[in-house]
Amino acid sequence: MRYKAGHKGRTRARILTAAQRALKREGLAGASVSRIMGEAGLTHGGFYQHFPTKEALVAAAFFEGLKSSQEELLQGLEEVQGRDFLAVVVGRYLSRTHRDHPEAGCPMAALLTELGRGEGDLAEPLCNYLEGIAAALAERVTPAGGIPAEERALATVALMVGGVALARAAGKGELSDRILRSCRRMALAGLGEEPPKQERKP
Amino acid sequence: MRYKAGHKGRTRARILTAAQRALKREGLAGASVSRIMGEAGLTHGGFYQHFPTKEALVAAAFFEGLKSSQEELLQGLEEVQGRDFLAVVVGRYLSRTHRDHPEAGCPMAALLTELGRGEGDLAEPLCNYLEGIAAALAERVTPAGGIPAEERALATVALMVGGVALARAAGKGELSDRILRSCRRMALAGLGEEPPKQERKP
DNA sequence: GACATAAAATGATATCCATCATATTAATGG
DNA sequence: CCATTAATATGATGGATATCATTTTATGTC
Repeated sequence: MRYKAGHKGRTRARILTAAQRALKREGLAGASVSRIMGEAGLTHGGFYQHFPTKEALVAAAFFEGLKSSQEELLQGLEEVQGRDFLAVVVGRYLSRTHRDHPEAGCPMAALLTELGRGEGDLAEPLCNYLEGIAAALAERVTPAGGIPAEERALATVALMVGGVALARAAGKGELSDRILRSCRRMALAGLGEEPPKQERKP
Repeated sequence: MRYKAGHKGRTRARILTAAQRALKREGLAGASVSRIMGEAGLTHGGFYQHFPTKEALVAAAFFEGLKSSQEELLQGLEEVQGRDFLAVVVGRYLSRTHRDHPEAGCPMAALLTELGRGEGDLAEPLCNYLEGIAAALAERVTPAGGIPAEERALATVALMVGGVALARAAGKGELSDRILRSCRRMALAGLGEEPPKQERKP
Protein backbone atom coordinates (compact mmCIF):
# COMPACT_ATOMS: atom_id res chain seq x y z
CA MET A 1 0.00 0.00 0.00
CA ARG A 2 1.56 3.25 -1.16
CA TYR A 3 -0.67 5.84 0.51
CA LYS A 4 -1.56 6.04 4.16
CA ALA A 5 -4.57 3.94 5.01
CA GLY A 6 -7.71 6.00 4.80
CA HIS A 7 -6.36 8.50 2.34
CA LYS A 8 -8.77 7.52 -0.36
CA GLY A 9 -11.58 7.34 2.11
CA ARG A 10 -10.87 10.86 3.26
CA THR A 11 -10.83 12.14 -0.29
CA ARG A 12 -14.12 10.42 -0.95
CA ALA A 13 -15.57 12.08 2.12
CA ARG A 14 -14.33 15.46 0.90
CA ILE A 15 -16.03 14.89 -2.44
CA LEU A 16 -19.22 13.92 -0.67
CA THR A 17 -19.18 17.05 1.45
CA ALA A 18 -18.53 19.28 -1.54
CA ALA A 19 -21.26 17.48 -3.45
CA GLN A 20 -23.80 18.09 -0.72
CA ARG A 21 -23.21 21.80 -0.75
CA ALA A 22 -23.05 22.12 -4.52
CA LEU A 23 -26.13 20.00 -5.12
CA LYS A 24 -28.21 21.88 -2.59
CA ARG A 25 -27.03 25.18 -3.99
CA GLU A 26 -27.37 24.45 -7.71
CA GLY A 27 -29.72 21.51 -7.93
CA LEU A 28 -29.26 17.96 -9.12
CA ALA A 29 -28.88 18.99 -12.74
CA GLY A 30 -27.12 22.27 -12.12
CA ALA A 31 -24.20 20.94 -10.13
CA SER A 32 -21.73 19.40 -12.53
CA VAL A 33 -19.16 16.78 -11.69
CA SER A 34 -16.29 19.13 -12.49
CA ARG A 35 -17.64 21.90 -10.32
CA ILE A 36 -18.16 19.51 -7.44
CA MET A 37 -14.65 18.16 -7.82
CA GLY A 38 -13.30 21.67 -8.07
CA GLU A 39 -15.01 22.57 -4.83
CA ALA A 40 -13.38 19.55 -3.25
CA GLY A 41 -9.98 20.82 -4.43
CA LEU A 42 -9.64 18.22 -7.17
CA THR A 43 -10.13 17.92 -10.92
CA HIS A 44 -12.87 16.12 -12.73
CA GLY A 45 -10.92 13.09 -13.93
CA GLY A 46 -10.40 11.38 -10.62
CA PHE A 47 -14.07 11.32 -9.84
CA TYR A 48 -14.76 7.89 -11.27
CA GLN A 49 -12.29 6.26 -8.94
CA HIS A 50 -14.59 7.18 -6.10
CA PHE A 51 -18.06 6.85 -7.57
CA PRO A 52 -19.25 4.74 -10.48
CA THR A 53 -21.53 7.47 -11.77
CA LYS A 54 -22.89 10.88 -10.95
CA GLU A 55 -26.18 9.32 -10.02
CA ALA A 56 -24.43 7.27 -7.35
CA LEU A 57 -22.85 10.39 -5.94
CA VAL A 58 -26.18 12.15 -5.84
CA ALA A 59 -27.78 9.28 -3.97
CA ALA A 60 -24.93 9.06 -1.48
CA ALA A 61 -24.80 12.81 -0.92
CA PHE A 62 -28.54 13.08 -0.53
CA PHE A 63 -28.80 10.46 2.14
CA GLU A 64 -25.76 11.56 4.04
CA GLY A 65 -27.24 15.02 3.97
CA LEU A 66 -30.54 13.79 5.32
CA LYS A 67 -28.86 12.05 8.20
CA SER A 68 -26.70 14.95 9.27
CA SER A 69 -29.53 17.40 8.84
CA GLN A 70 -31.69 15.33 11.14
CA GLU A 71 -28.95 15.06 13.73
CA GLU A 72 -28.45 18.79 13.73
CA LEU A 73 -32.16 19.37 14.00
CA LEU A 74 -32.61 17.15 17.03
CA GLN A 75 -29.34 17.94 18.74
CA GLY A 76 -29.61 18.67 22.41
CA LEU A 77 -33.29 17.80 22.57
CA GLU A 78 -32.94 14.31 23.99
CA GLU A 79 -34.73 15.26 27.18
CA VAL A 80 -37.33 17.65 25.82
CA GLN A 81 -40.85 16.58 25.00
CA GLY A 82 -44.22 17.75 23.82
CA ARG A 83 -44.86 21.29 22.73
CA ASP A 84 -41.46 22.52 23.89
CA PHE A 85 -39.74 19.95 21.76
CA LEU A 86 -41.71 20.77 18.64
CA ALA A 87 -41.28 24.50 19.20
CA VAL A 88 -37.52 24.16 19.08
CA VAL A 89 -37.61 21.88 16.06
CA VAL A 90 -39.81 24.14 13.96
CA GLY A 91 -37.94 27.17 15.25
CA ARG A 92 -34.73 25.73 13.91
CA TYR A 93 -36.13 24.43 10.64
CA LEU A 94 -38.44 27.29 9.73
CA SER A 95 -35.81 29.93 10.41
CA ARG A 96 -34.32 32.71 8.32
CA THR A 97 -30.94 31.12 8.76
CA HIS A 98 -32.13 27.91 7.19
CA ARG A 99 -33.93 29.76 4.42
CA ASP A 100 -30.88 31.84 3.58
CA HIS A 101 -28.37 28.99 3.51
CA PRO A 102 -29.76 26.15 1.46
CA GLU A 103 -26.29 24.75 0.86
CA ALA A 104 -25.97 24.08 4.57
CA GLY A 105 -29.52 22.95 5.22
CA CYS A 106 -31.91 20.09 4.75
CA PRO A 107 -31.63 18.33 1.38
CA MET A 108 -35.37 17.86 1.16
CA ALA A 109 -36.02 21.57 1.41
CA ALA A 110 -33.44 22.20 -1.30
CA LEU A 111 -34.22 19.40 -3.72
CA LEU A 112 -37.76 18.20 -3.08
CA THR A 113 -39.30 18.77 -6.47
CA GLU A 114 -36.35 17.32 -8.33
CA LEU A 115 -36.38 14.03 -6.48
CA GLY A 116 -39.38 12.37 -8.03
CA ARG A 117 -38.20 12.97 -11.57
CA GLY A 118 -34.66 11.66 -11.40
CA GLU A 119 -33.10 8.47 -12.43
CA GLY A 120 -32.02 6.84 -9.17
CA ASP A 121 -34.43 5.14 -6.82
CA LEU A 122 -34.34 7.84 -4.25
CA ALA A 123 -37.94 7.16 -3.34
CA GLU A 124 -37.52 3.97 -1.38
CA PRO A 125 -34.73 5.13 0.93
CA LEU A 126 -36.45 8.47 1.31
CA CYS A 127 -39.53 6.63 2.51
CA ASN A 128 -37.50 4.79 5.12
CA TYR A 129 -36.04 8.05 6.29
CA LEU A 130 -39.46 9.68 6.46
CA GLU A 131 -40.91 6.82 8.46
CA GLY A 132 -38.01 7.19 10.84
CA ILE A 133 -38.27 10.88 11.43
CA ALA A 134 -42.03 10.76 11.62
CA ALA A 135 -41.80 8.12 14.31
CA ALA A 136 -39.21 10.19 16.16
CA LEU A 137 -41.51 13.19 16.14
CA ALA A 138 -44.66 11.25 16.93
CA GLU A 139 -43.05 9.62 19.92
CA ARG A 140 -42.43 12.97 21.56
CA VAL A 141 -45.43 15.05 20.67
CA THR A 142 -48.73 14.27 22.31
CA PRO A 143 -51.57 13.94 19.82
CA ALA A 144 -53.84 16.93 19.56
CA GLY A 145 -56.84 18.10 17.60
CA GLY A 146 -58.09 14.62 16.87
CA ILE A 147 -55.16 13.75 14.61
CA PRO A 148 -53.12 10.68 15.50
CA ALA A 149 -49.55 11.55 16.46
CA GLU A 150 -48.04 9.71 13.53
CA GLU A 151 -50.17 11.58 11.02
CA ARG A 152 -49.51 14.85 12.69
CA ALA A 153 -45.80 14.18 12.47
CA LEU A 154 -45.95 13.45 8.75
CA ALA A 155 -47.94 16.58 8.04
CA THR A 156 -45.52 18.59 10.15
CA VAL A 157 -42.63 17.41 8.01
CA ALA A 158 -44.51 18.44 4.88
CA LEU A 159 -45.31 21.80 6.44
CA MET A 160 -41.70 22.44 7.40
CA VAL A 161 -40.26 21.40 4.07
CA GLY A 162 -42.90 23.26 2.11
CA GLY A 163 -42.56 26.31 4.29
CA VAL A 164 -38.82 26.67 3.82
CA ALA A 165 -38.98 25.96 0.10
CA LEU A 166 -41.82 28.43 -0.38
CA ALA A 167 -40.07 31.07 1.69
CA ARG A 168 -36.97 30.65 -0.46
CA ALA A 169 -38.94 30.99 -3.65
CA ALA A 170 -40.50 34.17 -2.28
CA GLY A 171 -37.14 35.86 -1.79
CA LYS A 172 -36.04 37.35 1.50
CA GLY A 173 -38.63 40.04 1.95
CA GLU A 174 -41.41 40.57 4.41
CA LEU A 175 -43.72 38.00 2.85
CA SER A 176 -41.03 35.38 3.08
CA ASP A 177 -40.62 36.08 6.78
CA ARG A 178 -44.35 35.90 7.22
CA ILE A 179 -44.45 32.49 5.54
CA LEU A 180 -41.91 31.15 8.00
CA ARG A 181 -43.72 32.58 10.99
CA SER A 182 -47.11 31.32 9.84
CA CYS A 183 -45.80 27.81 9.36
CA ARG A 184 -44.22 27.83 12.79
CA ARG A 185 -47.53 28.80 14.31
CA MET A 186 -49.52 26.27 12.37
CA ALA A 187 -47.13 23.50 13.38
CA LEU A 188 -47.77 24.33 17.01
CA ALA A 189 -51.48 25.01 16.73
CA GLY A 190 -53.69 23.03 19.05
CA LEU A 191 -50.77 22.09 21.24
CA GLY A 192 -51.61 23.81 24.46
CA GLU A 193 -50.43 27.13 25.82
CA GLU A 194 -49.55 29.96 23.43
CA PRO A 195 -45.96 30.98 22.84
CA PRO A 196 -44.56 34.12 24.53
CA LYS A 197 -45.15 37.23 22.47
CA GLN A 198 -41.49 37.84 21.66
CA GLU A 199 -40.08 36.60 18.36
CA ARG A 200 -38.05 33.44 18.45
CA LYS A 201 -34.47 33.93 17.30
CA PRO A 202 -34.69 33.50 13.50
CA MET B 1 -50.41 40.85 -43.68
CA ARG B 2 -50.06 37.39 -45.19
CA TYR B 3 -51.37 35.21 -42.38
CA LYS B 4 -54.73 35.54 -40.68
CA ALA B 5 -54.63 37.88 -37.74
CA GLY B 6 -53.97 35.96 -34.57
CA HIS B 7 -52.17 33.12 -36.24
CA LYS B 8 -48.90 33.92 -34.56
CA GLY B 9 -50.65 34.51 -31.29
CA ARG B 10 -52.24 31.10 -31.44
CA THR B 11 -48.91 29.46 -32.13
CA ARG B 12 -47.42 31.29 -29.22
CA ALA B 13 -50.19 30.04 -27.02
CA ARG B 14 -49.57 26.49 -28.20
CA ILE B 15 -45.92 26.80 -27.30
CA LEU B 16 -46.85 28.14 -23.89
CA THR B 17 -49.18 25.24 -23.22
CA ALA B 18 -46.61 22.69 -24.30
CA ALA B 19 -44.01 24.47 -22.20
CA GLN B 20 -46.15 24.29 -19.09
CA ARG B 21 -46.55 20.56 -19.36
CA ALA B 22 -42.95 19.88 -20.29
CA LEU B 23 -41.50 22.13 -17.60
CA LYS B 24 -43.64 20.63 -14.89
CA ARG B 25 -42.81 17.14 -16.05
CA GLU B 26 -39.07 17.53 -16.56
CA GLY B 27 -38.11 20.58 -14.56
CA LEU B 28 -36.76 23.96 -15.58
CA ALA B 29 -33.41 22.56 -16.63
CA GLY B 30 -34.68 19.26 -17.94
CA ALA B 31 -37.15 20.56 -20.47
CA SER B 32 -35.22 21.69 -23.53
CA VAL B 33 -36.39 24.21 -26.07
CA SER B 34 -36.43 21.62 -28.83
CA ARG B 35 -38.49 19.16 -26.82
CA ILE B 36 -40.98 21.84 -25.90
CA MET B 37 -41.27 22.93 -29.52
CA GLY B 38 -41.62 19.32 -30.58
CA GLU B 39 -44.47 18.86 -28.14
CA ALA B 40 -46.12 21.91 -29.67
CA GLY B 41 -45.81 20.31 -33.08
CA LEU B 42 -42.99 22.59 -34.23
CA THR B 43 -39.23 22.52 -34.57
CA HIS B 44 -36.69 24.33 -32.47
CA GLY B 45 -35.70 27.09 -34.88
CA GLY B 46 -38.90 29.05 -34.85
CA PHE B 47 -38.84 29.46 -31.12
CA TYR B 48 -37.03 32.76 -31.10
CA GLN B 49 -39.71 34.40 -33.14
CA HIS B 50 -42.02 33.99 -30.18
CA PHE B 51 -39.81 34.41 -27.14
CA PRO B 52 -36.54 36.28 -26.76
CA THR B 53 -35.03 33.61 -24.58
CA LYS B 54 -35.80 30.38 -22.77
CA GLU B 55 -35.86 32.26 -19.52
CA ALA B 56 -38.68 34.43 -20.82
CA LEU B 57 -40.65 31.37 -21.80
CA VAL B 58 -40.16 29.85 -18.38
CA ALA B 59 -41.41 32.98 -16.67
CA ALA B 60 -44.44 33.25 -18.94
CA ALA B 61 -45.31 29.57 -18.62
CA PHE B 62 -44.89 29.59 -14.88
CA PHE B 63 -47.25 32.45 -14.27
CA GLU B 64 -49.85 31.35 -16.74
CA GLY B 65 -49.70 27.99 -15.02
CA LEU B 66 -50.20 29.56 -11.62
CA LYS B 67 -53.24 31.42 -12.79
CA SER B 68 -54.99 28.50 -14.42
CA SER B 69 -54.12 26.21 -11.55
CA GLN B 70 -55.74 28.61 -9.14
CA GLU B 71 -58.85 28.92 -11.27
CA GLU B 72 -59.23 25.18 -11.45
CA LEU B 73 -58.71 24.87 -7.71
CA LEU B 74 -61.41 27.39 -6.82
CA GLN B 75 -63.84 26.53 -9.59
CA GLY B 76 -67.42 26.13 -8.47
CA LEU B 77 -66.69 27.26 -4.93
CA GLU B 78 -67.89 30.82 -5.26
CA GLU B 79 -70.69 30.27 -2.76
CA VAL B 80 -68.97 27.95 -0.32
CA GLN B 81 -67.32 29.19 2.84
CA GLY B 82 -65.51 28.15 5.97
CA ARG B 83 -64.56 24.59 6.66
CA ASP B 84 -66.53 23.22 3.71
CA PHE B 85 -64.66 25.49 1.35
CA LEU B 86 -61.26 24.54 2.69
CA ALA B 87 -62.14 20.86 2.71
CA VAL B 88 -62.83 20.91 -1.02
CA VAL B 89 -59.71 22.92 -1.75
CA VAL B 90 -57.36 20.64 0.13
CA GLY B 91 -59.22 17.61 -1.16
CA ARG B 92 -58.49 18.70 -4.69
CA TYR B 93 -54.95 19.82 -4.12
CA LEU B 94 -53.74 17.06 -1.82
CA SER B 95 -55.17 14.32 -4.01
CA ARG B 96 -53.66 11.27 -5.67
CA THR B 97 -54.73 12.66 -9.00
CA HIS B 98 -52.71 15.79 -8.45
CA ARG B 99 -49.76 13.84 -7.13
CA ASP B 100 -49.75 11.48 -10.10
CA HIS B 101 -50.06 14.13 -12.81
CA PRO B 102 -47.56 16.86 -12.15
CA GLU B 103 -47.65 17.98 -15.77
CA ALA B 104 -51.28 18.96 -15.33
CA GLY B 105 -51.03 20.36 -11.84
CA CYS B 106 -49.84 23.34 -9.87
CA PRO B 107 -46.48 24.77 -11.00
CA MET B 108 -45.42 25.47 -7.45
CA ALA B 109 -45.79 21.85 -6.45
CA ALA B 110 -43.78 20.80 -9.50
CA LEU B 111 -41.03 23.41 -9.48
CA LEU B 112 -40.79 24.92 -6.02
CA THR B 113 -37.20 24.16 -5.18
CA GLU B 114 -35.94 25.21 -8.59
CA LEU B 115 -37.47 28.65 -8.48
CA GLY B 116 -35.15 30.42 -6.10
CA ARG B 117 -32.02 29.38 -7.94
CA GLY B 118 -32.79 30.46 -11.47
CA GLU B 119 -31.94 33.49 -13.38
CA GLY B 120 -35.29 35.26 -13.87
CA ASP B 121 -36.92 37.33 -11.16
CA LEU B 122 -39.65 34.86 -10.46
CA ALA B 123 -39.71 35.88 -6.83
CA GLU B 124 -41.50 39.19 -7.10
CA PRO B 125 -44.44 38.06 -9.23
CA LEU B 126 -44.66 34.90 -7.19
CA CYS B 127 -45.04 37.03 -4.09
CA ASN B 128 -47.89 38.95 -5.67
CA TYR B 129 -49.57 35.72 -6.56
CA LEU B 130 -49.10 34.35 -3.05
CA GLU B 131 -50.55 37.46 -1.47
CA GLY B 132 -53.53 37.10 -3.74
CA ILE B 133 -54.31 33.49 -3.06
CA ALA B 134 -53.63 33.88 0.65
CA ALA B 135 -56.13 36.73 0.76
CA ALA B 136 -58.64 34.65 -1.18
CA LEU B 137 -58.32 31.83 1.31
CA ALA B 138 -58.26 34.04 4.37
CA GLU B 139 -61.42 35.80 3.32
CA ARG B 140 -63.37 32.57 3.34
CA VAL B 141 -62.00 30.64 6.25
CA THR B 142 -62.79 31.78 9.74
CA PRO B 143 -59.72 32.08 11.94
CA ALA B 144 -59.22 29.25 14.38
CA GLY B 145 -56.73 28.10 16.97
CA GLY B 146 -55.52 31.57 17.73
CA ILE B 147 -53.89 32.06 14.34
CA PRO B 148 -54.98 35.07 12.27
CA ALA B 149 -56.77 34.06 9.07
CA GLU B 150 -54.10 35.53 6.81
CA GLU B 151 -51.34 33.59 8.50
CA ARG B 152 -53.35 30.44 8.52
CA ALA B 153 -53.88 30.83 4.79
CA LEU B 154 -50.18 31.26 4.08
CA ALA B 155 -49.29 28.21 6.14
CA THR B 156 -52.01 26.23 4.40
CA VAL B 157 -50.47 27.01 1.04
CA ALA B 158 -47.08 25.84 2.29
CA LEU B 159 -48.66 22.70 3.68
CA MET B 160 -50.44 21.91 0.43
CA VAL B 161 -47.43 22.54 -1.77
CA GLY B 162 -45.08 20.70 0.55
CA GLY B 163 -47.50 17.82 0.94
CA VAL B 164 -47.88 17.18 -2.77
CA ALA B 165 -44.17 17.58 -3.46
CA LEU B 166 -43.26 15.28 -0.60
CA ALA B 167 -45.84 12.70 -1.63
CA ARG B 168 -44.39 12.70 -5.14
CA ALA B 169 -40.87 12.25 -3.86
CA ALA B 170 -42.09 9.31 -1.78
CA GLY B 171 -43.43 7.44 -4.80
CA LYS B 172 -46.97 6.16 -5.02
CA GLY B 173 -47.03 3.72 -2.18
CA GLU B 174 -48.86 3.59 1.09
CA LEU B 175 -46.65 6.17 2.77
CA SER B 176 -47.28 8.61 -0.02
CA ASP B 177 -51.02 8.20 0.42
CA ARG B 178 -50.62 8.68 4.13
CA ILE B 179 -48.72 11.93 3.58
CA LEU B 180 -51.57 13.30 1.53
CA ARG B 181 -54.19 12.27 4.04
CA SER B 182 -52.24 13.64 6.98
CA CYS B 183 -51.81 16.99 5.31
CA ARG B 184 -55.51 17.17 4.50
CA ARG B 185 -56.32 16.57 8.13
CA MET B 186 -53.82 19.04 9.43
CA ALA B 187 -55.13 21.72 7.09
CA LEU B 188 -58.58 21.25 8.55
CA ALA B 189 -57.55 20.79 12.15
CA GLY B 190 -59.18 23.10 14.63
CA LEU B 191 -61.87 24.06 12.17
CA GLY B 192 -64.95 22.68 13.81
CA GLU B 193 -66.74 19.40 13.24
CA GLU B 194 -64.81 16.34 12.12
CA PRO B 195 -65.11 15.02 8.58
CA PRO B 196 -67.31 11.97 7.84
CA LYS B 197 -65.40 8.74 8.24
CA GLN B 198 -65.45 7.81 4.55
CA GLU B 199 -62.44 8.66 2.37
CA ARG B 200 -62.74 11.68 0.19
CA LYS B 201 -62.40 10.97 -3.52
CA PRO B 202 -58.63 11.04 -4.07
C1' DG C 1 -52.39 31.67 -60.79
C1' DA C 2 -47.94 34.47 -59.61
C1' DC C 3 -45.91 37.07 -55.96
C1' DA C 4 -44.57 39.14 -51.65
C1' DT C 5 -43.78 37.99 -47.19
C1' DA C 6 -44.96 36.08 -42.50
C1' DA C 7 -44.01 31.88 -40.27
C1' DA C 8 -41.59 27.89 -39.63
C1' DA C 9 -37.79 24.52 -40.76
C1' DT C 10 -33.02 23.32 -41.47
C1' DG C 11 -28.62 23.71 -40.45
C1' DA C 12 -24.59 25.61 -37.99
C1' DT C 13 -21.87 27.22 -33.85
C1' DA C 14 -20.11 27.34 -29.46
C1' DT C 15 -20.62 25.69 -24.89
C1' DC C 16 -21.28 22.43 -21.44
C1' DC C 17 -21.62 17.92 -19.69
C1' DA C 18 -20.69 12.80 -18.20
C1' DT C 19 -17.64 9.55 -18.95
C1' DC C 20 -13.40 7.19 -20.44
C1' DA C 21 -8.29 6.54 -21.77
C1' DT C 22 -4.02 7.88 -20.85
C1' DA C 23 -0.42 10.32 -18.45
C1' DT C 24 1.53 12.28 -14.29
C1' DT C 25 2.39 12.77 -9.48
C1' DA C 26 3.56 11.29 -4.90
C1' DA C 27 4.25 8.08 -1.06
C1' DT C 28 6.34 4.15 0.75
C1' DG C 29 8.92 -0.38 1.04
C1' DG C 30 13.22 -1.86 -0.43
C1' DC D 1 17.24 7.21 -3.47
C1' DC D 2 14.80 4.13 -6.50
C1' DA D 3 11.02 1.49 -8.16
C1' DT D 4 6.32 0.46 -7.68
C1' DT D 5 1.81 1.67 -7.71
C1' DA D 6 -2.22 4.12 -5.61
C1' DA D 7 -4.17 8.54 -6.33
C1' DT D 8 -4.99 12.27 -9.12
C1' DA D 9 -4.60 15.09 -13.40
C1' DT D 10 -4.88 15.95 -18.39
C1' DG D 11 -6.95 15.36 -22.46
C1' DA D 12 -10.37 13.33 -25.62
C1' DT D 13 -15.09 11.81 -27.13
C1' DG D 14 -19.84 11.95 -28.02
C1' DG D 15 -24.05 13.84 -26.93
C1' DA D 16 -27.02 17.62 -25.60
C1' DT D 17 -28.09 22.42 -25.32
C1' DA D 18 -29.31 27.58 -26.34
C1' DT D 19 -29.05 30.53 -29.76
C1' DC D 20 -28.35 32.46 -34.45
C1' DA D 21 -28.22 32.54 -39.78
C1' DT D 22 -30.21 30.95 -43.68
C1' DT D 23 -33.45 28.54 -46.38
C1' DT D 24 -37.98 26.74 -47.26
C1' DT D 25 -43.00 26.66 -46.91
C1' DA D 26 -47.49 28.49 -46.83
C1' DT D 27 -50.84 32.19 -47.05
C1' DG D 28 -53.42 36.11 -48.57
C1' DT D 29 -53.44 39.64 -52.24
C1' DC D 30 -53.23 41.24 -57.04
